[in-house]
Amino acid sequence: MTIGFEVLARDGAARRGRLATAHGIVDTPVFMPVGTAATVKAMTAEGVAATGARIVLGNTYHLMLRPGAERIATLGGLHRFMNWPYAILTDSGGFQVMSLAKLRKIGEDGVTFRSHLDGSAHLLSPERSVEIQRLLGADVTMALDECTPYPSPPAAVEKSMELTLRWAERSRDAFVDRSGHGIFGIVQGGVHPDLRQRSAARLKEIGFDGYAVGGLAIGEGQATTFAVLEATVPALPEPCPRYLMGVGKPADLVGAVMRGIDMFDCVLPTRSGRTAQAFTRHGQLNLRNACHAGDPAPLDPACGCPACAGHSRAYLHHLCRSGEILGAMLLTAHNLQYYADLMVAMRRAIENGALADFAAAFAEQQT
RNA sequence: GCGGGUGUAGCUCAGUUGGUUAGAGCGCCAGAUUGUGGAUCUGGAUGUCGUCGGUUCGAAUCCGAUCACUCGCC
Repeated sequence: MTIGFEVLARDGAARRGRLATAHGIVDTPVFMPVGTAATVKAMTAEGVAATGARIVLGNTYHLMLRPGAERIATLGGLHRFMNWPYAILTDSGGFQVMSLAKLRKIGEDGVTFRSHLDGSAHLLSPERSVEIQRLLGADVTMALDECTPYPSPPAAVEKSMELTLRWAERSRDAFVDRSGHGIFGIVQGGVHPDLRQRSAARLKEIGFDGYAVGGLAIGEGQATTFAVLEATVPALPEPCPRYLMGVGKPADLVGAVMRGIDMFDCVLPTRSGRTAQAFTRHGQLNLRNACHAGDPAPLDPACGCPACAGHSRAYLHHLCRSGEILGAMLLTAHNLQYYADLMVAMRRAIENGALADFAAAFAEQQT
């Protein structure tokens, strides 16, 4: 047994589950804060844990370039390096090669690219990506994939999806089974149900500990995202965790959980915290807006985060306007708490068979 | 008191020999942001061109007076 997953309850297509890793239990559906460069930006590890998070993301691409996977391994692995005692999932680096690297060339062997930091040349192959993630000590390793841009011609989507499948098999072969550690494959195929289903079927043959859906929420629109999920999720192995990569806004999470997704990650709550955006039960707020300048009320009196405990919207507005670091810290803490609380509420709703009611109430509140 | 300089958007300023609805940067008012560059991008609003008068078909622009600020000199 590498990594454990147990479905505790169901409500429609939604599942309430439990992921068992070498660094503890993760209740699902779960939102994983993004800690790309061995830090959830603007947060201490203790602060992240205080939101209830028991798993965060790390990133192969960033950490291989700086400070280097071997260095982190020498220092005792990523958990010790960033003082995070709970689970870590590492992204394979495929997405960042597409989004960050200056020059890149995709070949059968892997991706050659130039670092966005210093222009140095690197090769990221499926085998090297898996090795880096082992050096980091990831509880969940992601197979190297190519995130197909949207929109792309169907023939290009298919070609890209097939390459990702060949890389998936090589990633699986390179992965060393260890107790409490697992590797997830990534479904590609753009917005085409037939390609998504072929991708899922092949990944299932290869056999992974979990299955991710990649290449969504990159411009196709929420209705299409949901339609692709409805065509894809049923093709994934029932007993395994399902991870929708890079998603999303609160409403995206609710809709995806209803369609059977167990795990999420997204930069939105953390990045938004650094750009004065706050997520609340009543929708998104821009704390830079002048309407908050004299408002003595907290973001949400019912929230237990550090920002809502004793700080007014007027103060947060001032911090954001002034570019003060504390503004980013407080809003990030709030947003992560909001996301964590949203997932807690959905887990409870699934246990009670009341997810549809929850979703309806959620949609009502957001407006 | 005498001499010089400057007055144009909230701020710093640009406005060619007088010529359509007077511009820029910043700021301001909003929006975007989905497997992280605290980044970036996209819209929008704002003027008694110090004031009064004159010349002219037409003045931010030329002339006069006046006010304010500023520099220098007694």
